[in-house]
Amino acid sequence: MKLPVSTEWLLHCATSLAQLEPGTTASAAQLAQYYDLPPSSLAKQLQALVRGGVLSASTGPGGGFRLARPAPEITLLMIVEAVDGFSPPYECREIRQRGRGALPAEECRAPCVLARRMALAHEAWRSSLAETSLADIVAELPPGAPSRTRRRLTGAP
Amino acid sequence: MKLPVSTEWLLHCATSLAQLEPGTTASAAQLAQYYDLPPSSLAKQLQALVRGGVLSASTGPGGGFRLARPAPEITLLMIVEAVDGFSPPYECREIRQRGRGALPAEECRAPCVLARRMALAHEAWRSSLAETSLADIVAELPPGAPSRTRRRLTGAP
DNA sequence: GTAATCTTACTCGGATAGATTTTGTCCGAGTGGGAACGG
DNA sequence: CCGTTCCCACTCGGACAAAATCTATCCGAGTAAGATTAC
Repeated sequence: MKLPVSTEWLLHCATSLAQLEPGTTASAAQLAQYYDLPPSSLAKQLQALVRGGVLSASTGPGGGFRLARPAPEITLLMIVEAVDGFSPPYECREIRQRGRGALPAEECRAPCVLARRMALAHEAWRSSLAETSLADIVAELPPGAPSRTRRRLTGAP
Repeated sequence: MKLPVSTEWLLHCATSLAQLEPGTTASAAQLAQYYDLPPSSLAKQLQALVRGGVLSASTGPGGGFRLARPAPEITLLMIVEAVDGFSPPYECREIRQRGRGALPAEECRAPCVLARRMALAHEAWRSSLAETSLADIVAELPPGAPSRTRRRLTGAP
């Protein structure tokens, strides 16, 4: 069980975008330079966030990415799931119904107990991530950090 | 983030082993037949549980696998981590210290806030899995299931 | 009949190929801004 | 001076290779049980 490396990229990128003035954008190239990441690869991953409804993109000069919703409405869970997909890590393939030990259909009405426990753990994980929004993250930054982020992102001196 | 398919195999295998009479064993071949799994592959995965201290193995005729500890002391977390490894899914590579937006070392005394939140979520997941032991799982089975499991595992008619 | 020995079949364990998913790169379609031009 | 038109550079978006991980398979080392043989 391993999250893509790009998860870290996108969590930080989203945090940076949350510090922009409303209406402004940052391009994939700017973000890549800001974090010293492979630009092409980052651009590809940012699309996942657009598909997931976390970011919105605009093309053309002056275009780029911005948050698709207000920062308080974007949770870490939304970002992580947009990157990694929405399928739970444990998938029950009902091996209890196969092979020599196959259980009768009658005992398989209820879902597999093991699958249920794994699902519970996954829900605990999701709940924990859903508790924090991008606004919470930005609020924990030192004062003055957002303006510095904006300055360095846009490439101003 | 995806757990290996073998996770399901081994959770079920451990559950079956927990239903054996103390002192008896089941071989990899028997377990593979019981669940209709590729025998060679299952044998390889069972080794991970031995290395993780969940199972102990004995060779020779009549040998096989058994629980390395009493069932109440074996949690689902121990099994899952033995299969999947102990490294957390999110790994912070400190990209906040790289590129144009690199933060001064002074602001990096405290661990990255995002990494901290991800670690918290992982801990919630682990705690959830640590709450359930193999004994709990076996206790939820219908009465008579353990003896049936033993019968079918050993190949008795 | 008993004990020691030997053979034999069965077990796990690690090393070795194949398949699938993830990562990284590239080029094309579309767009908004800016310059040029005419009124 | 102002409005319109045109061009161009910049943006994202999806299609294409390389790497890493997981799955599946195989064969060898070791062991415990059982049969055999000598006493």
